[in-house]
Amino acid sequence: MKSAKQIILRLFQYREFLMRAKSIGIKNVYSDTLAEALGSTATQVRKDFSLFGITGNKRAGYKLDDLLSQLSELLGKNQKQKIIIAGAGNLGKALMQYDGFKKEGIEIVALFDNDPVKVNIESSPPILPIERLFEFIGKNKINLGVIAVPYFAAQQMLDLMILAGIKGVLNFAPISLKSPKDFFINDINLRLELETVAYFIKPLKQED
Amino acid sequence: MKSAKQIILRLFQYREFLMRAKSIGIKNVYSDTLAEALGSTATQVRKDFSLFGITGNKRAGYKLDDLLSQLSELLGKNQKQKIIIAGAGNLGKALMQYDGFKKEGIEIVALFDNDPVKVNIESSPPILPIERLFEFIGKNKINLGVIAVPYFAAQQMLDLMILAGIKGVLNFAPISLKSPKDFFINDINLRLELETVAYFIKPLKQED
DNA sequence: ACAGTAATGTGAAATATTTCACATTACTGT
DNA sequence: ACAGTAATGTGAAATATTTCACATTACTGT
Repeated sequence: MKSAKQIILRLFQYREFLMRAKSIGIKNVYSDTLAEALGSTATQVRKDFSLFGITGNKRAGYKLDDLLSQLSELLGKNQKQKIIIAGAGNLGKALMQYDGFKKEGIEIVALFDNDPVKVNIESSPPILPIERLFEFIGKNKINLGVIAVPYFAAQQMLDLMILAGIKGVLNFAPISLKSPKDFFINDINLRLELETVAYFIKPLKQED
Repeated sequence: MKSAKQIILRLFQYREFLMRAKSIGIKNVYSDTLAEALGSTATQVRKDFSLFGITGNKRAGYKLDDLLSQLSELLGKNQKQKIIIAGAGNLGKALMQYDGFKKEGIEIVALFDNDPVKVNIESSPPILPIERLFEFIGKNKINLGVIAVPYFAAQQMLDLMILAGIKGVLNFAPISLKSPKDFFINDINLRLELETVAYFIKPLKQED
């Protein structure tokens, strides 16, 4: 088993939905509920759970709280994750202000940029010069980073992060970065994602 | 065959790499070259090509220009794609200013927001009030949209877009949107992507 | 001119993922 | 109390994807 990325992603989606459901007072869910919420199937949901030993109630579905705690057990307790962002351009700043992170245990503790006019020690989180990145990572024991720098600077940035002790990154630079095998990279290429949509909406020739 | 999203995505990645390679004067590539560039395997690359009838040269690999034109034939000619963005928050603005789009045939022709202070008819692209979205889509024959509004407004926005004639969206709202079967949605959930990284970098228990 | 070889192209095998089919079980209603 | 049923849980089958293995071929070098 490769503990495939896809399943893990779905588990996170389940958890996300459940947290939202909980916040509006729902106490019980069925595999059906989850399937519909994510556009999947009930069997898929149960299979996913089965693979990770998550169990429910034979007739009554799943108790929301139980399910949530089983998922969180697996996915990691929602402990505060400190992350840094390399690159304080538009994307970096968008992430910096993205509400979604704040409430879910992801804390952006600093941004880094080599443009002096972007540096701002007072802001929250602070935007620091690149020179301080190495030291900052070590001192604050950060192990998760985001690469939001231009593509030509991305590999160099990654190398620096790895050297400093980062264990995994979310990479927005549109190139495939080289890294040690045990290092985890999640690539997101926004343009590609858009192009993919564009491809699928045009009248297809060889579809069946 | 489902013309799987994954393969298409890889084809776009090949094309992206090739364009970059071309810009630095490279004339020939091998399946190996592409494989290494994307962190894949040469067999995978050739298989992908084989599935779509893309051919190269038995001993000399692929002529970059030929390959590019074969890919573009398939993926759509790089024709100008006009898109609109719903939501002019940080994410919307980051996309608006994202260089990557401009040069590759993706043109953001307008943003829409219901916050009057964000509206700015003078900017380029303009930020218009939501009320004008329906009319704008029809008049300009837009068929591709981006949803960058808060999650609670996303479904409503999608419904409006569909009604107006949009054929596919890139959705950043962290919920699964309901749509007709022939409508294409590409979901991106930034927080989930980050959480996935966080999951994979922690010491795994049941990995082999 | 031709032998050697380094590449492609692709069926077949292997592997991974999803879906089916159904046994099991706990709740609900009477 | 118990029959009916609506849910879960999971092997097995089906399907999709990736990798293997190798025949084919065009270039390169002499």
